[in-house]
Amino acid sequence: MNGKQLVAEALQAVLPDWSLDDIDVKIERPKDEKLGDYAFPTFTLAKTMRKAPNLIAAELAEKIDQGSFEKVEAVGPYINFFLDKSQTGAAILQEILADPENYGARDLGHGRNVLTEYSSPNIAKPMGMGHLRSTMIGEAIARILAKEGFKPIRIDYLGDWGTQFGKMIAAYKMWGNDADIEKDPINTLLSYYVRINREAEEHPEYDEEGREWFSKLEHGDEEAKRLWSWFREVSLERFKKVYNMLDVHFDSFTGEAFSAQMMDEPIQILREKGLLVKSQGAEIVDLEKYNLPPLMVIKSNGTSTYITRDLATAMYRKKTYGFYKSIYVVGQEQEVYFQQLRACLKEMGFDWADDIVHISFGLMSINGQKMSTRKGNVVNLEDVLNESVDLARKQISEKNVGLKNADEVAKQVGIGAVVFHDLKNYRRNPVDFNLEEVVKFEGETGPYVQYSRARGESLLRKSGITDFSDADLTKIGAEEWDLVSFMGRYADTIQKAMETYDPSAIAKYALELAKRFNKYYAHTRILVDDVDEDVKKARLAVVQAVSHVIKSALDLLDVKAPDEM
RNA sequence: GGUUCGGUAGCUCAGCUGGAUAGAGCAACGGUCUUCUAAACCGUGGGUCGUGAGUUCGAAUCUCACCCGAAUCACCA
Repeated sequence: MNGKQLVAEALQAVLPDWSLDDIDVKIERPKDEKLGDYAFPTFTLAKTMRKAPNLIAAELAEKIDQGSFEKVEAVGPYINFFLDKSQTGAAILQEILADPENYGARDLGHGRNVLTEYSSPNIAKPMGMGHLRSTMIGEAIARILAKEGFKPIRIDYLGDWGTQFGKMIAAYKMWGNDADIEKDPINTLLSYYVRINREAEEHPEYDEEGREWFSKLEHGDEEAKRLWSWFREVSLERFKKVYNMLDVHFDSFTGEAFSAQMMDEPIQILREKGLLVKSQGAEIVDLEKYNLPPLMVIKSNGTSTYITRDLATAMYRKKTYGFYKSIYVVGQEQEVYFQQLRACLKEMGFDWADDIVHISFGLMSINGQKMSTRKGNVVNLEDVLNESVDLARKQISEKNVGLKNADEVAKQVGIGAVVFHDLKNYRRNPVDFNLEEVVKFEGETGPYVQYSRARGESLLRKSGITDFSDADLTKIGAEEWDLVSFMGRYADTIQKAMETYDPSAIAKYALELAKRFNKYYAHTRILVDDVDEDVKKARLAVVQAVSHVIKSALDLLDVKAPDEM
C-alpha cells in the first residue's frame, strides 16, 4: 500500500459520500515538503457543507484516524498528512535493496513487441549532432519500454536508396580514389557528393548522370551494385563505431533499399481500392476527409517515392513482428507526413494504422541556422564526443590522480555529459548547438549525477559493508526522509515517461535525486565515531539505495554510472 | 493564409490532468576543503509567467482573441 492510498482511505472514512477515486484525484503533494507528504484541499467541500474551507479542514483533521500517520493537521483550508517516516521509509528501502535491478519496473507490457525506429542516418554522410537526438531519444524510449515489460525491437532504417546514391556513384566515377576512401570513407564520399552538387550548377549533365546511375542501380547493373554495397558497407562500419561509443545496438539495419524490393504490394492494394487518383501527372491519395494534404505516391515521371517504401515497410513490419506499437523517432518537420502515412494505411484497410506513433523532436540548429550537410554547417557527432571525453580525461587527471581505468571513466563521463544534455530537456524543444553547454560538467549535467553517485559509492567502499539484509531500516530519521520518499516516486516517474515517450522526465528525476543526495552528503556525516552503529548502517543502506536508483535512472538514459570518478 | 508547437529570472529551461509565498541550473556577488571525492554545499540579488478578456472560491496551468517565434502545407526523406 502506498502513501497516497493510505491518505485516500483515511479520508474516505470521514467522507462517506465520496468515492475513493474522487478523493484520490484531489489529493496533492504540497509545494513545500515541510507541509507534509500529501495534502487534501477542502475548497470543493465548502459548497455542499456550507462552511468555510478552513473550518472543514479543522473538523475533518480532528476526526481522521491518525493511527497510520505520523501526523495529520489542518493548515488553513488544507488537511496535511505526514507519513510515518520510519515505517514508510523502511518499506521503500527494503524494496530497493531486495531487487535493485527491477526497482521501479512495472510489467505493463507483458512482453509485447514495440518497434522503435530511430537514428536512421543516410549512408555516405557523417553523423551530425542532429542525429544524436533521434538516436538517444529512441534508445532511451526503447530502454524505458523494456523496463515496463515491453519488448523493444530496435531498427535503424538506413537511408541507403535514392537518386543521391546515383549521384554519388557518378561522382566516384569521375574523381574517386580508393585509397582515400579506405582511409576515411565517409568524409571522402561526402566530399565527392558536395563537389558534384556544387559543380552540377554549371554542369547540368552531372544531374543526368546521377539519375542514370541510380536507374542502373535499380536495374541491377553489376558495377552500380558493387559500388553501392561498398559505400553502404564502409558507412555502416563507421556508424557502428559511433553506436558502440554510445552503447546503442540495433536489431536490424534494414533500410530503404530493402523496402524498395517490396513496393508492389502496397501499390496493388492502393489500385484495387481505387485510392490512387491522377493529378497533375502524378498519382496521389486524396486525404481531404482527414483534413490533410494529398499524399503523392507516384511522381509525374512514373517513379515511386519514399512513401511507397514506407507503406511497404509498415506492412512488412506488422507481418514480421506483429507489433503492439510501431514508433518512429523522427524530427518534427515530418509531423504532417506521418499523419498522412497513418491516414493512408487506414484507407488501405489496416486497423493497426493507429498503432503507428511518431515521436517528434525539435530540430537542432547551429548559430540559429539550420544544419545542412550540403552547406557544410554540420557539427560532426564523433568530434563532439571525442572532445568531451578529452575534457573529462583532463578533469580526472586534475581531480582524481591515480584513478584506475581513468580512460574508461573519461569515456563514461565525457559521453555521458553529451548524451544527458541531449535528453534532459523536453524533446520537442528546438535546440541551438553550443559546444560549451554540451560538454559542461557542472550544474544540471550528466557528470553531476554521476559524481553524486560516485561519492556515495566511495562511502560504501570505505564502510566495508556490502550486505544490508540485517540492517534496521527503521533507524532512518528526518534527514533521510527527503531522499527516501523521493525514491518512492521512481516507479510513477518511469510510467509517466513511458506514457508520454519523454526521457527528460527520467533525466529530471535523476537530477533531483542527485541534488537531494548531494545536500544530504554535505549535511549528514555517516562514517564518524559518534554515530550509533545501527544508525550508521541504516544511513549506509540509504546511500546504497540511492546509488542503485541513480544507476537505474542513468541506465534508462543510456548513461554509464562509474563507481569512481 | 491554413495547421501544429512554443513564448515563465540577463541566458538555458522546469512547473501546465487548476490550488498554499512561481522554481532550478548557468551567469553576478558573498561564504564553506585539518573532518566520508569542492565535478559539491550554503547564502544574496534578479519575475507585468507574451498581451487582453473569459470560466472559477482560486489561473503560469483551462477557453477565446490578438502579438511574436519555429516547423509544415504533392514531385527531398
